[in-house]
Order: sequence, then structure tokens, then C-alpha cells
Amino acid sequence: MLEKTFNPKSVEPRLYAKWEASGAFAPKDDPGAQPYSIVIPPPNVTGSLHIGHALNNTLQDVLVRFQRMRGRAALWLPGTDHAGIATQMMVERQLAESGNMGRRDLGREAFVERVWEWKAKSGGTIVRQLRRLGASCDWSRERFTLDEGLSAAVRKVFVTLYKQGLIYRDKRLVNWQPELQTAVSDLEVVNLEVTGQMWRFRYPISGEPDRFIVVATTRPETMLGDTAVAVHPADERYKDLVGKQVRLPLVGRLIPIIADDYADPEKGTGAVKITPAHDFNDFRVGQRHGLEAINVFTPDARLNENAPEKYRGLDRFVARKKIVEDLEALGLFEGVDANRMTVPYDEKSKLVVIEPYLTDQWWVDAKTLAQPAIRAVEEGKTVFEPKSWERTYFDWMRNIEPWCVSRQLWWGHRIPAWYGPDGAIFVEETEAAALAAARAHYGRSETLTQDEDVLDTWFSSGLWPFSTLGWPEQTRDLERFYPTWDLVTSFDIIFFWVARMMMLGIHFMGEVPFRRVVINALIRDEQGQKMSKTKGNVVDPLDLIDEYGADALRFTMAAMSGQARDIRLSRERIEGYRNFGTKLWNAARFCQMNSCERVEGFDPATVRHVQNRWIRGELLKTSRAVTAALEAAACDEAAGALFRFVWNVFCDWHLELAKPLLVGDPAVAAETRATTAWVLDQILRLLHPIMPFMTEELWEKTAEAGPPRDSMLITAPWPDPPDSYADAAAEAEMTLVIAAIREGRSVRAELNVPPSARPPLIVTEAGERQRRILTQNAEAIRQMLRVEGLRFDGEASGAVPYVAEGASFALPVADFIDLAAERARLTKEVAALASDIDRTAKKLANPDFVARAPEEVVEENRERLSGAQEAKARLDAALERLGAVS
RNA sequence: GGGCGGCUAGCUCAGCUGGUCAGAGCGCCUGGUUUACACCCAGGAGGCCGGGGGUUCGAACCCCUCGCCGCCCACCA
Repeated sequence: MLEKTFNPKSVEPRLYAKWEASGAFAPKDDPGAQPYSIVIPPPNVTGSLHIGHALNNTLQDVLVRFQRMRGRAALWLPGTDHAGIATQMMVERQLAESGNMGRRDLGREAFVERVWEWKAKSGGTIVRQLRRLGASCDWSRERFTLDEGLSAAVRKVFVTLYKQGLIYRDKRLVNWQPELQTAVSDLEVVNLEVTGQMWRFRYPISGEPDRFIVVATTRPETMLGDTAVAVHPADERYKDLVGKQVRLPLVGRLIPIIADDYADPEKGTGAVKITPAHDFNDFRVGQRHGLEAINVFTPDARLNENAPEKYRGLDRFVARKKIVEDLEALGLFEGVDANRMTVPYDEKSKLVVIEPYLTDQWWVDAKTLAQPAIRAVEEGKTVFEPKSWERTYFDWMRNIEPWCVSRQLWWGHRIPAWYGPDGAIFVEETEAAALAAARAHYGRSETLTQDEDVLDTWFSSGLWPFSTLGWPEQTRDLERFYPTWDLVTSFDIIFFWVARMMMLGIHFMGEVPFRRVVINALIRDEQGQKMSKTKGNVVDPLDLIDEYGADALRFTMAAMSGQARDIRLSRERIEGYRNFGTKLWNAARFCQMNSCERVEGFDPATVRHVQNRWIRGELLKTSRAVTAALEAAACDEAAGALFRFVWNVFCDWHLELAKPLLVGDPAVAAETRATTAWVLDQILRLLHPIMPFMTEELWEKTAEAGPPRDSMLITAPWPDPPDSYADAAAEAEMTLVIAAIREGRSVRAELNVPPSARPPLIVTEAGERQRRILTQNAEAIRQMLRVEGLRFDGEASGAVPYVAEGASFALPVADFIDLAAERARLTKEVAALASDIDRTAKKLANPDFVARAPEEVVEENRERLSGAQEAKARLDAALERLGAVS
């Protein structure tokens, strides 16, 4: 006997171990099976499972379990990302907390060693947590972005792109994170709006005493690096000054006044100081005018030796204050205003102001790589789901900037570039190859030094769909599983990750990395706030699993996955889906108590009783709906269809109405038992991708009676009931019965009495009166039910037993059909059809329309007209007949 | 500045191409507990579908406009 409720705590670990041990997670090795593959968005190895992971991985697991059951060789490839900055910072922090030497004292090699130690000890957290969620990843193929195979892929890609001229070294402005002292990409910068100040200063015109040009700036400290002042060429105020020079205050350097469109007469004073080394716009102006770029900052954003001595070593913000004071003292201060402006911050901490900084970095020519990636989506080789995200993708790809891929960190893939004594660059996959290249270049052996930098984390994750499958080796996995089928990810990494995978995948594999990108939403708390540790509103999915079970959490994730952007998570909702699980559990318990056991060789096609034919058809509909939904990656629709079928159809109606059948005619009872067991079996299959644990458990328990099972549920075949299971007559009749019970007051009252006191519902032959009513009004009823073209035959149909004499819910037809309401409805519909006919006829009568509209549109309208006319004729007749019903 | 979402019952949201579309779950109210399930059952109250205009025989759904709310992108001194 089943327990009263499902106990996830004891069942989940047991079943997961059983699945894993059985090898069910690995794709089956059947060459005839069509492959299906998903690569996991690799979570940071430092991370732990948050609710977003729960959503994202639930969706992947649903898809992969679905495809596995459909007989495909389904692979879900797991792994983790080394997460350069995050991991390095974390280990550094731990070193500091435990009073150890800092990173720099430790030295590069020893530090990296420490990070690996940490990874070995604690890096498995998130992977263990994924198991608790039920993720059916093939752990035998687990990868890590820094493992040997992936590192080889990274080196090969870097070297190849370099040799193709798509990676290059360049000195230009980058986003500099002064605290970590590394470059970061545009995407790692977040612009926040703040109220700052805009100062106005007088720059004295050279050779014209007492004449000034007033410039406006929000960053006075960078003035020490000014190399020009720009005004708009058409700005009358300054026309005569163009070509003259100003004496840069505090520095004494002479700098030119130039005319450039960049200067906006409306902004500030119309005259803008140009500091090419510290501002992206100014850098461009500088390039146009051949200006020198003078860097006045050190890597940790203090003033350097290019600044006048009194400012050297000062922090940028301290220097700012001092410079304003000094200019004021010189009488060059004109004024200051509060100013709303955006300031670039470090995307992670949101505390450190990012500095445009002039350094040598490695760049990827993203513009070139983006072109085929844009085309691939345009041509539908990769589709986004929902499609609206394609626009986001296009917008970014079409305006893509060079990608800075070098990072001044230690944890990551070291750049495979070596420098000769004279600075010549040798980019090769190994040091040996670099030495050989150097020998060829110099004509003798030279000592080389390797580039100190590592690559952006996203460089290696950009290769993930093929590097994890074994590339650059031509492996069988690569052949079978690339391109992958689905990528499931959240929209916040479309740029970071999806776009890079598209570019690199197409470039190196010649094919898109995935056929479909399924974008899932972001989860917020119940107030709609983004979850964050600092706000303390983080919901730990593991707590939820402890409390409600993994299946409940998974069902919740699936059911809410339809929301495009934001999901607000509430415990009530999870509780509701936990209750749903309990409901199913108890339905199974009911089946067990009533000996609804699977029957060897049972064929649903042969059932005769109307209710069994009906539930068979309902199961068919549900099965079709769930299959279609999962094919479309619409997990919410699949979950909804299953919820409604299990609760509102199977439990509320089938099981309730089965009760009298089970104690009645033995033949009907036996058929109902077998049918019920069969339906439950199909439910377990259909529900398994979303609720794997409970369904597998029930699969096991229901194996105790009846024929033995061929396999665990995880590898059981997906239901594919034939269309012939549909039975329109049974459906029509059951609709009547259900309507009767729902609408009939007296019946409702009967059903309300306690089950023990409830008289058994007797199934007998229909009385003469009921038979006559049904037969006479069959046509009208058919119309009322909108069941067109059905063989509704009161006499032959199974409806008869349900309107049997003595049955507690047997009612004359006229009692449960509100004739007046039906007449009104039909009348309304006839009117609608009439107007449709009218409009279409008018349209077709218009010679202009017939002459100019496309042929198929005209044809469509003709069909519509005749269809409407026929329908109207039918309804008119029905109305007429209805008038005769009493 | 550009772009994208959202605004439907007290709450969270469904409503897929305009015609049973005014719904679900939770919450609330009423009634029900001796064998499937109180993590339940039966019933009920509650919404000018953000405002205004338009198209249409018909609009939560299409168009225009306004108003909030949220997100993404952007180099404005």
C-alpha cells in the first residue's frame, strides 16, 4: 500500500542514484537513434545553485528527458566555468581572511596552485546541487573550461584567429578596473546615473593676455592630460580662436584650439577640453587631429609622472578636489553646476569607477566574425524562442565593437603569445612552437617571455558547444551532437555568451552551434525585486527542495517559464504544485486500493463503456497537447495541460464516476480498472519530464501488480496514442453527463452527501422516456454542444446508461439544457454569421477588390462566404428544431 | 537619446491568428472530515481587461494617443 503522502526526502536521492548507476543519463549508443543535445550554460565553479539556475536547468532537464523518452540519443552535457575574475577574487579574499600572503607575494605559480586546490576541495558544490534538482546530465562527459582538452581548444582558436588577422594586439583605450588593475570588456561596465558636478574653467589664450576660453568638464583631474580644446566649426563665438593656442593651466603646456563636430555648441560652454588618453570620445577626436595622448594615471588610478609633481601619487578623486582649488586660487574658476550624468562602474561590484585607460591589449575583430553570425539568424539556421529576442541579438551584433579579450589576471587561459628580445610577437599553440618560430625569425635561438595576461572567461565559454565535444579532435561526439539542438539560457547573457558562441562556432565549425535558443526569464522576489545577496531576498532553491520536494519546485519552474521577462516567485505557488503532486499520488493510491492494475495485453482501443472511451480520448488530447508544447519548448503549456488533465479530468470526473462502475457490472468494472490503470500509466510518462521523482516512484510501485516493467520510467517510451482513440460520440455524451451533474441542483445535492451514505449509481438500461427524449432531440443537442458532424445517437450510444432510471444523476434532457439560453446563443451566432456573410459578399462584389487582391485572398473570401452560408443554414435549421423541443 | 516588455478579480498570472474570453491558482466567505486526497471536496463573492480616441457587425486582443512601472543599449563635456 502506498503511503499517505509522497516523501521526497527519502525517494529523491535513492532514485537519482539508481538513474545514474543505470547509465540512463548517457545518450544511448544506437546509431539508428536521432541525436539530441544540449550543452549546459556552465555555471561558475565558485557558485552555488540559485533560483535562476533552478529555472534554467529545470527547463533543460524537461527537454532532455522528453527527447530521451522519445527514443532519441539524448545528451545533456554538463560542466563548469572557471570564471576568471570571480574565482580569483574569491581565493584572494580567502587568503586575506586566513592571514596568508597576498597574491603578489605568493607569486603567480603558487597562487594559481592555490586556486586549483580550492577548486578540488569546493568546486563541486553546484554540480552536487544540480543533482538534487534531478538534472539528468551525463556526468561522464562533465567538462571544465580550464581542463586540458578545453585549454587546447582555446589555444588553437587563439592562434588560428591571430594568424587569420582576426586577433591583434593594439594600444587603445580600454575599460580599466583600477582596483583589480585589469582591462574589462564593454559588457562588464555598467553606466549608472548620478548627480555629479560640471565645472567651468578659464584656459588663457596664448599671446592674448586676459583673454580666455571657458571649458566645461565633469572630470577636472584629467585636464592635466589635455592636448587640445575643441569648438564646433560653425560656432560663431569661437570662430576667431580656432587655430590659436591656449596655455594649459597648472601644466603650462601649449595646446591648440581645434574645430571639430564633436564639440556641441549646446553643451556646457560649447568649448570642450580634449584628453585623448582618458576619454573615449576625446580619443577619437585626438586620432582625427593627430593629437598626442598623454596618460596621467597609474594603473591604480593615481596621478603619474606625467602630472606636475605636486599631484603625483594622489588618488584621482583627491586630485580632482585639489585641482579645482588650485584653479580657483589662480582665478581661473568660472563656476560649477550640479549635473545629471552617467558614470561607468564595475558591473560586478557597482562600486569601482571604471577608467578609460590607454594600454596594450589583445583584441578580437568581432565585426568580421559577427557577419556570418548575423546571417545565420536571418536565415533561420538558429532561431530564438521567443523570437522577439532576435532583435536584441541583431541590434548588438550589427553595432559590435572590437572585443578586448586580455585580462591582467592570473586565473585563466594564459595567452599563447611570446615576445622576443626586440618585442617581436610569436603566437603559437606551444612554447616549443614559439621557440621554433623565433629561431626561424632570428636565425638563432632566443629566449622568449610569454605574455603575462590571461583570456577573458567568455573566450573559452564561447567555444563551449564544440570544445566540450572534443574539438579540435574529430570525435564521434562532435560528429553526432554538433550542432547542438537547443540552448537554454537567460536573456542577460545573450551578448556575453550566445553571441560569442555564434561567432566562434560558425567560424571554426562552419555550422551554427545550436539550432534553437530558448530564452528564459529572470526570477525576482515576490515584490518584483531582483534577488541579490545584499538585499537579502535570495530564495535558496535547495531550501525549497527541502521543504516541498524537487518535483514541486520543478513543476513551478516549468509552469512559470512562459513569462518572457520577469517571474515573481511565491511560496504559495510552489505549495500549490506540491499539492498537485499529492493529488496525483492519491489518485494512484485510489487506483491501488481499487485494484486498478495494469493488465497484460490490454488494448485501450477495445474498451466499450462510454466513460472509458471518453477518458481514453481525453488522454489522447492531453498527450497531443503536451507533446506539441514540449516540442515548442513551451514547458508552461505542457505543465498547464497536465495539471488540468490530472486534476480536473482524471481525478474530478473519471475517478469519481468510476466509483459506481467499480462496484457494478463485473465486466464494466474490470474494463474500467484496466483503463484507469492504463491512463495512470500514461500520466506518469507524460509527467515524468517535469516531475521525474514522483512519477518514477509511482512507476516502481505500480510495477508490483500486473505484468513486469521493461525499464525504468526515465527510459520508458513516450506515449503516442493513435488518433483512433478519439471518440466523438463518447465525448459528446460525457459532456452531457458532466453538464448534467454540474448544472443539476438535485444531482449536486446527491453528490454532496458523504460517500458512505451515497447511494450507488446504478447502471441499467434507459427508461423509455429518456430514450425517446434523447432520440428526438439528438440533432438539437448536437448543435447545442457544437459537436459538428458527430454520430450522436441516443439509442446506440453509451449515454443511455447514464440517463438510466434510478441513477441519482439521471435527468431528462430538457432539465439540464437551458433551452432559452441555447436559443439566445444560437441566435447570436446566426446574427454573427449573417454579418460575416454580408461583409464578405460585399467585398466580393467590389470589382476593385476582385481585380487587385491576390488570387488566393479572393479565393479565401469565396470559401469563407460559402462556409459561412452553409454554417448559417445549419444553425437556422438547428434553431428551428430547437423551437420544437419541449 | 534609441529599443523592448508590462499594466486583466485582493495577490500572482493565463487568455496563442479579433467572435463561449471575462478565466486559473492563491487569498476571502459558506457548507462538508468515519477508507484516494483537508496538501481535500462542493459552492460563493469579487474585474467599465491602465485612461481616451479610432477601425469593425463585433476589441482584453488591431491602430493612434496619453499615463504610470520595469528592463536593455548609448560616447554626451
